[in-house]
Amino acid sequence: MASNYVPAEIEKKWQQRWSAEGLYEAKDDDPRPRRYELTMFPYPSGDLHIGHWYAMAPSDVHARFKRMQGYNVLHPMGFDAFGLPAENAAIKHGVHPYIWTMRNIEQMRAQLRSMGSMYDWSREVVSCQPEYYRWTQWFFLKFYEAGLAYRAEAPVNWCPSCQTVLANEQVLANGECERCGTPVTRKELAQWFFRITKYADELLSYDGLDWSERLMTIQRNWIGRSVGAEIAFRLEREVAGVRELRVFTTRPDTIFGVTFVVIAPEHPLVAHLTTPERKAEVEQYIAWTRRQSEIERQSTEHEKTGVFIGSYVINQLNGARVPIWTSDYVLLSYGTGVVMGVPAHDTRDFEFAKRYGVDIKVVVAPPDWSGGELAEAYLGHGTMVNSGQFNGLPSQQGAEAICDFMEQKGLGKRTVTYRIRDWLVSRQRYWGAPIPMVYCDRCGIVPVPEKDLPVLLPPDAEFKPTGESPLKYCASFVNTTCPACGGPARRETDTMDTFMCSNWYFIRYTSPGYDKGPFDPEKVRMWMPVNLYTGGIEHAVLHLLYSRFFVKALRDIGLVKFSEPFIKMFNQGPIVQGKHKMSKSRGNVVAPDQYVAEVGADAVRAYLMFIGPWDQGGEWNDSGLVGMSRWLNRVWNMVTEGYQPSAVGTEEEKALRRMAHTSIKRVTQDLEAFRFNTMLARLMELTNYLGDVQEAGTVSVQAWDEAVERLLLLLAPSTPHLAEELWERTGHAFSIHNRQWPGWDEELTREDEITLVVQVNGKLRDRVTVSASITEAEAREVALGRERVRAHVGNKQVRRLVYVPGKLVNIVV
RNA sequence: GCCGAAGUGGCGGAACUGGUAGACGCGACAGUCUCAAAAACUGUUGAGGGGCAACUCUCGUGUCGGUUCGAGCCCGACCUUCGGCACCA
Repeated sequence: MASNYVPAEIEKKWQQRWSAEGLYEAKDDDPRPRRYELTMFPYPSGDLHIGHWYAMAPSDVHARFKRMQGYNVLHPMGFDAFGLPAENAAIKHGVHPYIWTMRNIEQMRAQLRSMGSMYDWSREVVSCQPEYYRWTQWFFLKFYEAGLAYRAEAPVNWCPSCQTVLANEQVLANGECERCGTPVTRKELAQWFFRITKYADELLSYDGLDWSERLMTIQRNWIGRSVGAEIAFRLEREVAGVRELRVFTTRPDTIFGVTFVVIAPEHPLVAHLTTPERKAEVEQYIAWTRRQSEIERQSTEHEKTGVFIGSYVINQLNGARVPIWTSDYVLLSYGTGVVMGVPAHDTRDFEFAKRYGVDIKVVVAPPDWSGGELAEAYLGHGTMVNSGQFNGLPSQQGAEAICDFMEQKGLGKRTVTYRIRDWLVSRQRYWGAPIPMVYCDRCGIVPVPEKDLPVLLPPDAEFKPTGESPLKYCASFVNTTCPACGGPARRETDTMDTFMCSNWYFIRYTSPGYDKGPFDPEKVRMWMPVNLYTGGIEHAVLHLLYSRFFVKALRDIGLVKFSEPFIKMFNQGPIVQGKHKMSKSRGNVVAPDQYVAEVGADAVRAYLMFIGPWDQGGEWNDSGLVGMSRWLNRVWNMVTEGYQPSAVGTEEEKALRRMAHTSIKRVTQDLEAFRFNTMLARLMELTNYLGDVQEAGTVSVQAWDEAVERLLLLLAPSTPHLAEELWERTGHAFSIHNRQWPGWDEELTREDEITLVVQVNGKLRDRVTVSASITEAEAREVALGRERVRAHVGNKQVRRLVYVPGKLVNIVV
């Protein structure tokens, strides 16, 4: 007697059984080939929403599929547990961030289990726990030793709302804070940086990686490599011990067109180079640029302004005396902070020169140029003119010649500049890993000895944001002794950017309990690098770039042997609700719980995959969920109902086998390529087909059972509970998830008959069912003989006949 | 401004390397069951036209043009949407 499909019952039952049997625990000594499939760990905001499921369900399906294919799959989960929301919630509700975070983790763990994912919970990692952040701090010390961490006073991004500094990567293109949308301001602060720029070049190489072009482009743009030359302009007189101004240019071929030089207003040499009679005006200008917001200043519509500062430099290639100006269109942070002005061949310089009446000297002839004035800057290449000995050269060749010449004479050199800046890791907030450094009046900056790690967060700190770290006001934390001299000293009170925590969690999963180091080197050799990493593309220049840098740094320090953390990266699209990506802070989250209660986790998992291609994301809309539920019910009823053959036919059995084998093939290929939507469509088709066969009773019991078995195996990754339950009910032993993924026989997928399409002048006129082995001559004959074809051909002459084997005949008249 | 991705029924989306456009699902309509409704099941469903009918014709993948026996797919121009970078020298 068939019973009803009650997801709530079977899902709970199997989740408990899987957990009790440790079914999904990846054993280090398992002889099967190892495979590491990872999903970005979530921030424990409190509630798992549909967006989380969208990221996690398909990756779980893929991991399950690989597991059935015979891999020893490591598929872990953890929590990215440091960060601002915990602290903000703590301030709001008067609860300690640790309590708040751990409570959320408990809740989310239960919700994650309700999804029926194959996470290996024995390896869970929680980044805010001392046994974890101890090693985050340890890495900081290693970076410091290796010269990759340094403290510097620099103008930094400041979010007035979050009351902390931000990395460049955390400031949106419009100048707003990535977290809260508040316009970011500038602040001059002494902060800790990681030398990511040292790896700029290596980070541009993706050899051996299977990453999307889109993702690589985002990272390449961010790194922003420019090839050019650094050129020295001699100062007329030495100032502050400096004899020359160096500029960076990508167009050394235009050096003879320099009619002014521009220095960034914040440049330390401005004060020295300003002549007394220009002083008042220059200072007034600099004060004015300071008042400009970052957004105003960075805008391309921003008008070019500037002042002449009184001094001159000599262009050493032609001896020209060139005035020095200062203007806020030149950025101190890029290149050398000084730019050579070539108005004829640079849009910005042109605009500037027009406004201030500076000479415009053409040195690369535009096509059809008659020697007259330019209406706008000519940016292209051409023949060099007004360039002394280099006249007549094509400008690209001329650039090389000029570089050779400058290098010989010591006037400049070829060089490469990057847009990317060093990673600012200090944060003026409580809820993060304390930076393990001590300041001693006698010894200066002293690292905390490894044996004294972790530097624990004091539980009794007041975490109200004041613009400085709350730790600064916690006397018991700040006051310490100098590890070097034993005298009184103060601790660094800033904490680390949480992206430092997420730089290595994937390595920690390989040996989560290890306490002799951040990871067990042997286990890392076994599991790393990650074979498949999935997560949102919003981390392109954050987590994904930082982690690549981090791993390269570890390699150079000698801690790991690999250079890239993630071999294949797949970015799922965002799941949006009302135009915006679902997030708790935005308040537009949709909880899966109600849906799970109504139709079961299996239906929700499958529905999320069915919405569309995984990398496209989409608007959340539950209207189609019922269809998924209907389908699973049909599967349930069909399988539990039993099968009675009536008129068994060998043709029908053959057709059923063909359907099964083509389904296996397509489902397998779709899973390999993350095409979950079409995989499910195919499974539905197979179900529909089986339904018809069941009704007709045209195959033997064995053939039926075999087909059902295959359907269940194909369903196992997507709807693990339903597949497991039906597997048991059809008399199989626990567990379907330990069974081998079915293979297909290409021979059995072949059709005996095909539909031959007949076109006349490219228009579909008829379809004929013919033997798959039809010859061209036969196909022509069949096509020309069809009545409907003849009606369209009439008595026109057949000019040509195109035959595509197995597909169509096109008659051209 | 530069770079990249994408535009297909009422909706989400299929369509392998140029070869049957609209798979699969939602919704809608009709039917079965029911006192009725819900659920479930069955059928129809791109638009327009012709025919009593089996059927048949025309149009149709953002717009315009091109290549080809044949274009959703390739090429050119444009429109729209989304994303990245942007005074980066």
